[in-house]
Amino acid sequence: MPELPEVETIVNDLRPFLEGRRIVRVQVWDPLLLRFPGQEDFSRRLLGRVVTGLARRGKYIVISLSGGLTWLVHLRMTGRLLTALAEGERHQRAQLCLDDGTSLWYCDLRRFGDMWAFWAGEEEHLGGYVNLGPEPLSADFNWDWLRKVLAGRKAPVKALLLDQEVVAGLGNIYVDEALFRAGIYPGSPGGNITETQCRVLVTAVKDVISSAICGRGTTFRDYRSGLGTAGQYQGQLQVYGRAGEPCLECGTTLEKFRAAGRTTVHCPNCQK
DNA sequence: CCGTAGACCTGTGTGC
DNA sequence: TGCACACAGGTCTACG
Repeated sequence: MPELPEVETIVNDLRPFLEGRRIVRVQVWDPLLLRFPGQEDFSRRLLGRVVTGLARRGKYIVISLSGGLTWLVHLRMTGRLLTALAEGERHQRAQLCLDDGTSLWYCDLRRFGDMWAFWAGEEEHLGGYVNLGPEPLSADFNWDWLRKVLAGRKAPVKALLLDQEVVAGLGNIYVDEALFRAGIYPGSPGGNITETQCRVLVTAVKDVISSAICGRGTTFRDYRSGLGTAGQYQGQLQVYGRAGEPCLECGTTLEKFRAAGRTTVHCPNCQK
């Protein structure tokens, strides 16, 4: 579910709620949730610690705790981290009680979400987190980097943009949106993307991600912010979810096909 | 190494 | 109403 703008919104929502709070009780009802360490050790590690900071890296939520412990959360498709349970909220998988009497809840319909609690030196347990590529809004994500990582590749440019080692935080929605803005056909082999197109694409990615952060993310179905509210950016999507509707630029009917195993929407006239 | 299909889960929407 | 099937903001792994 959540891509970079959604995770950014959640982190910003949770920061004032969590920073400075001590964790006084840890309950995990779904063992699938914990990647490292196991249930008992996870609770033992978090218990009694104070939250010293919240950050985002790619689609990961990074929570710093006293004593140098890092609590890492990935929401995958339908995970939610909430300051309060809404009426009718289901699929509660974990609850953390805080020293001011409030609780942080983790809910997840499809149960794909993952958590880790690790100290420095335990990076081998962290999966893709350690190999993340540059942040799309950083100076490290630029046309020269993109040209380098696309060079010689035959996979569709869309598949490569979804690769978190190429750029961290893009998902199905914002890749389609960025390729539309850049006028690039999502199925083009990565190696066919010219230098000029790399420049335009980098700008398009930065623009769409910035705008979506301003809009507090996109709610198509499941996404909720840390406060349980829906995003606003779905009203500004140009292609995602609009197959069969007219292109907002030229009026041509938008088409969908399968790329990188994902439904992909594009304008056959605007994107070559 | 590269690229793609399938697996992991649970639910919703659609068509017969 | 029931049932089968496709599909869903994401990664992993297995295989050719």
